[in-house]
Amino acid sequence: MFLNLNATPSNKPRFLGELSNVSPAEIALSEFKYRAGAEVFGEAEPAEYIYQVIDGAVRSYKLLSDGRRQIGAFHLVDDIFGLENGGVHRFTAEAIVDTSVRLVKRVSLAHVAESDVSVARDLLNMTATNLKHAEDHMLLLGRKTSLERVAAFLLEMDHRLTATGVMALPMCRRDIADYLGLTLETVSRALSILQSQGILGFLGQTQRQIVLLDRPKLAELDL
Amino acid sequence: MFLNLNATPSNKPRFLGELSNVSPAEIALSEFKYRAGAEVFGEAEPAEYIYQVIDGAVRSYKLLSDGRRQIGAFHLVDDIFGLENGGVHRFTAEAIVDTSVRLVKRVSLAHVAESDVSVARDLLNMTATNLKHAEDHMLLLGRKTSLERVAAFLLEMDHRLTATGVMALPMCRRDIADYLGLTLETVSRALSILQSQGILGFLGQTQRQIVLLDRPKLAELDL
DNA sequence: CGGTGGGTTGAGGTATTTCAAGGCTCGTGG
DNA sequence: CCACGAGCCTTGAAATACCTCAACCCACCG
Repeated sequence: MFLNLNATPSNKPRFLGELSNVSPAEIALSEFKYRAGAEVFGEAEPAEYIYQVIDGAVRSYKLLSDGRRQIGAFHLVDDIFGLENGGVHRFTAEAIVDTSVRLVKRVSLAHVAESDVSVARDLLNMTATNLKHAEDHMLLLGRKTSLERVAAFLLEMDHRLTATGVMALPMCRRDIADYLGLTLETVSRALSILQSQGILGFLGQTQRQIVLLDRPKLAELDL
Repeated sequence: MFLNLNATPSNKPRFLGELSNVSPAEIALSEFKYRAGAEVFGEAEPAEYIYQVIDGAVRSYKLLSDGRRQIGAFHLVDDIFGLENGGVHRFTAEAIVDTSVRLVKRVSLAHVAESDVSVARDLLNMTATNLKHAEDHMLLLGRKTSLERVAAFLLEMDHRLTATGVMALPMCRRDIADYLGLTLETVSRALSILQSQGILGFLGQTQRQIVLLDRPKLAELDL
């Protein structure tokens, strides 16, 4: 139960929870807070820890030399990130908003996997989950229109943000754009179109709170 | 040595070779041939086997309902494909040219992984390799220009096709386009530009044999 | 030989980007 | 308390990278 502080009933995999049969002596555990915009780790840095979001949200991205950015994933509450099979991070990770994370020392974890089959299986499952997400995202980035991308994004967030009714997105338009391979203006226009068609609405003036009014119609847009 | 029929000296991982401590009784093995264009397995089909290319080439892709296609990967000689963590294929796989593959029963493999740590580690490594490729490809699809994409493709193929001097690409322009998230015309134009700049040349008239004349300049285009 | 399957190239169209302006919110400091 | 600037978002207009459509070439093959 040591690792399972935040366990909530959910159909999502609770990976760190599943590692609870590992003794505290073997896996050093601690908690850490990052201010909005702070870097958790950088691309190509040695991977010392793996992370789990306790509160807040994180973006993982790659940069091209001229500053173009591709966000590979958003990590929301309970998500695990920073898991690397090699010893080096392949993304930069930044807190999107003020965020607290739980840390697990990577070396000890890899060591445990050698002897504990269930830990090894968990690592494989996590990696496979990430792979599936990346595969689906390749299809989105390679072949979907801007409207389809935004619709897919909203459905993904609707599914992952467990909130009832309204989605409180932690990320700004630029983040969404860099996740979807678009510009922030194109994202904004797509959202306006969806709003004008009565498929979604905004709450408050900040435009970060979105309410899905017609999920079926949104799903039609996600081919 | 049973599995290691085609072992060649190479720095590439030889995964099926690494499984050679598995007894023949546990992993049923066979060989199979596919004609050009033939489907090896379909998306959403139950995954009964994993595959290794002995000769030829394979493409793995997803389709949207209206026929848009995204190729997630090309599988060349010695590559393993069709590995799934869940029990279902997430891509359709087709032979690009006449191709022969080696098959391994998946269920038995998963079973072996439970007891054999080295097999479990191999599975994790393979999945992690696929994940890294997908992550890099997301950056390409989301943020690179057509010329950068084609340059990256040529460098990838140059690296993977061990041939000396000339690359004999097995896939047509449409396949390249669907891999890079472009149209075949755009791929063709990019290749023409690279040729006109003396960066590459064609051999024969079929335009499938490409010789890289200026690898450094090509690498400059791949940011 | 005629047809078919690649491949290239041109001309025109369009989805998305780029550039620019303006509005709203919020925090900070006078 | 209000003014101000910074950040975020939207919207319009113009530019452009890529797509679409079409013509043509070439190799291959029955």
